Amino acid sequence: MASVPSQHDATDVHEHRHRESRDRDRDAAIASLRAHGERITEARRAVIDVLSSSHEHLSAEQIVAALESSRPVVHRATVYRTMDVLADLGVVSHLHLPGEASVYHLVASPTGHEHLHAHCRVCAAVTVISGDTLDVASVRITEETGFRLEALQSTLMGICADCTQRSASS
Amino acid sequence: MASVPSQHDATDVHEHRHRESRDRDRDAAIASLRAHGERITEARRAVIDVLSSSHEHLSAEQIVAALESSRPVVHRATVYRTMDVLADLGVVSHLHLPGEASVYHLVASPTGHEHLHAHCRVCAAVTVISGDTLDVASVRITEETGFRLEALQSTLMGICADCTQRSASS
DNA sequence: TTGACTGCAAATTGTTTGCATCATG
DNA sequence: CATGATGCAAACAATTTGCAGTCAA
Repeated sequence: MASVPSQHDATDVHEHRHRESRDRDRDAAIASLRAHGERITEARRAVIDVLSSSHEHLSAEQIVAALESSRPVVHRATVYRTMDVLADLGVVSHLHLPGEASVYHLVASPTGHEHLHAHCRVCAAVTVISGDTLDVASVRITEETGFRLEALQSTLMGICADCTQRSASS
Repeated sequence: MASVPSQHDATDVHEHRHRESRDRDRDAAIASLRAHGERITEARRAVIDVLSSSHEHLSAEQIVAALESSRPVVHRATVYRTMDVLADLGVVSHLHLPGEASVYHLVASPTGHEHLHAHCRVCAAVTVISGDTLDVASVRITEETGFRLEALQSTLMGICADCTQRSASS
């Protein structure tokens, strides 16, 4: 069961967000579903609750696990289907990590802090990066090729700070 | 059998490279293996031949297929293991495409043309991008987080020129 | 010679799908 | 009440692994 380590091996303590922002994100997600004529079901509400309660990037498996304890149990397949819908609406971003399971998280609300992701190929940790880091590159890419970059959905590859240091000092 | 469409749905015609550059890349790859104390085997030679004969991004399956016709047949597992070794040496880049199988290609020789990859989430085509596009962002990322970006191994996500136009005109 | 590499088949893992049932709108 | 969502189990696809035999160094 692969964990999804965060940049500094954060404990769960940091993962719980303030009720205000959590509720705002949750409501926004549900509003988005409704706006697109999608049904609001128990399962979807539950999944969104899990996502909005965490700053971290969760795999389908982790979401299922989180739902197992409290809720009436949501099935794996339903989680995948729900993530698909939410991803299409642009409510969540869907990161595909090499070797690992995909991870998802709510795209921060407009007023929130969007961020990009970098994946360490040594320890698999995800480093969070400023949301505007690729803005310049994005413009250039569009000019040169017409490709419309979606930086929030992209995962940069490389070696994280910890692993760089570790290999340098050995 | 998933094809790996290229930016402009290129025919195979463009895929065959001039013997000179092909041989140079092939030799460089083998030299790199040797330099790291790895063994030069029939199978590895064959895999490298396939890679160096193509400009395109090949999946393990496609490599196996290419080897089936001519060579003494290289097994899937061997291809995967070989790609792993080559990736570790930095000889090939390993692109992980959401939904699709991973694709590999030789990293262009220092004198050659390195390039980055952008993956269209609509049609799955890979758009090739100038190798230095992320240079500025790379520096900034390292300064801010210590993460060492490997742009050649990264896949940018978004919507390609064709699909952008297509959706705009409908 | 000998340990690394290979082929094979079987196991894993992540994700999807067909279908009967249920609940939202 | 009609349609779309869910649960379940089974299918799938990509990749990995254990092991015995083979070959490069």
